[in-house]
Amino acid sequence: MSEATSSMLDSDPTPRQGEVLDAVLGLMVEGGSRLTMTAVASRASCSKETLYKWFGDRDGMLTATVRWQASKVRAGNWDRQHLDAEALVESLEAFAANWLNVIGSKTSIALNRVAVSHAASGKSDLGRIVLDNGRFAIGERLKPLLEAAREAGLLEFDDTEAAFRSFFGLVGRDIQIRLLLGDNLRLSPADITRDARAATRQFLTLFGAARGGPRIRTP
Amino acid sequence: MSEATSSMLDSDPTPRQGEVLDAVLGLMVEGGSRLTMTAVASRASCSKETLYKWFGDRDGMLTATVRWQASKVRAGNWDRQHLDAEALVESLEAFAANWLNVIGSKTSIALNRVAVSHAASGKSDLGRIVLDNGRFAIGERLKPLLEAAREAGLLEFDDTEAAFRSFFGLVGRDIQIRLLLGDNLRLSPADITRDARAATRQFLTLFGAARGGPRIRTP
DNA sequence: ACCGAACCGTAACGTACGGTACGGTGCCGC
DNA sequence: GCGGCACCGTACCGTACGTTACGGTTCGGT
Repeated sequence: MSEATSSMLDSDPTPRQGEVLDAVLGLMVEGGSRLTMTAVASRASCSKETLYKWFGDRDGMLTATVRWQASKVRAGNWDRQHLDAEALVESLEAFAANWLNVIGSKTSIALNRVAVSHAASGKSDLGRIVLDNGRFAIGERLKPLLEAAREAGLLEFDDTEAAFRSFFGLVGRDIQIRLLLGDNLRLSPADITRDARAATRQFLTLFGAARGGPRIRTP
Repeated sequence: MSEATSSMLDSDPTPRQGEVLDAVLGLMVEGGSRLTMTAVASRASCSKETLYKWFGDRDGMLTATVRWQASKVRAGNWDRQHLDAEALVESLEAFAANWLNVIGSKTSIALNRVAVSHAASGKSDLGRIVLDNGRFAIGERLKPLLEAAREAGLLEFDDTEAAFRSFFGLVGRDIQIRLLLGDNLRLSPADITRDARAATRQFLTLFGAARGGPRIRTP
């Protein structure tokens, strides 16, 4: 039993393996109860033996699937040059809209549900990965923008993390938990655009620098 | 199938049934994989036959458990008389702190995880109940306060629901999803008090009436 | 004292599913 | 051609768990 086979414990999946993982994602999206090894093998037209050879066990397959999906959604960063007020608004709205699109997608909902279930069963492996590639990844990408905006005198805050978390809350609100719990919440592109704008405006009201910015009330 | 037995499909549970449901809650809180009918019967010192007689099947038992927990956390309302700026701040902070205490509790985390898993498996029964008794219940209790404050000239907004969702986002931010995904997030009482104050201050900055209204509290 | 209802404890059943074994097939290097 | 390899399809195994069945005990009503 040579362990040095292509068990892809950390290497990137081959195209064929990607097909299999896409099958897993497909099964996740359509009703979670059918996520069995037999169903995956059938959907992907591969044998269960191959699944176990590649991924070790069921948890390994789920982990690989989460990583696989994460590797596909690396969103673009913000434009680093010429950060004026208008560019800041634009970037924040883009971040917000992107995030709303992500958490509203069927794939994200299914993946988060699987990860939450997994976290309930002791080892929080999937939950960690999902957090790292969702909540924390967007945080690390957004914080440089916030700090650059502070440097440019457009924003005012002490704690970057706290500022980001407020933005996160203003954008997401109750959407993610409602979707995870099965609430029939429809997010049209128009809704997303409007909500992203509203959240950005509110964020700037809270953290925009005083000079010429949004209304600030200080006695 | 005689439905007229004491199957408690809608009536309140007897004390003994409450004990059983508390056992279910206990098992939910400590590691989700042990939530089997045998484990429940053992923990509650009752027979499985009784479980099926009372609750029908496993889903019925889970549903009864969610309702049982919900019936225990009906929080108090706000003081309806003398709504001035100070009372508004106090009520908002109380709502925020209460909500943070709820979503940070082991019971809520376990219950939400079970409900999310359940929502993934097609029928969203538990998810609906959890939403109705969590997110929507607090909304219905908070909205009258918001509208009374608007009547009193303390707040300004057009859409009560939108205002509430912003408050909800400012309070909860990323906390609930991180906890559900197994992130080791510690919420001390001091944290909760501070966060509730900060969220309230931010909310008043966004929705406070302009004319010398609610105060921005500085640390 | 007796009956029946409710309940406990436990054994038993059926099935679903994770994991394994094995025969068959196409493909590559030699 | 041919041996080896990777893989497919499928049958198979063991176990966990939901569900049912049954004997034994307690208890309230008559």
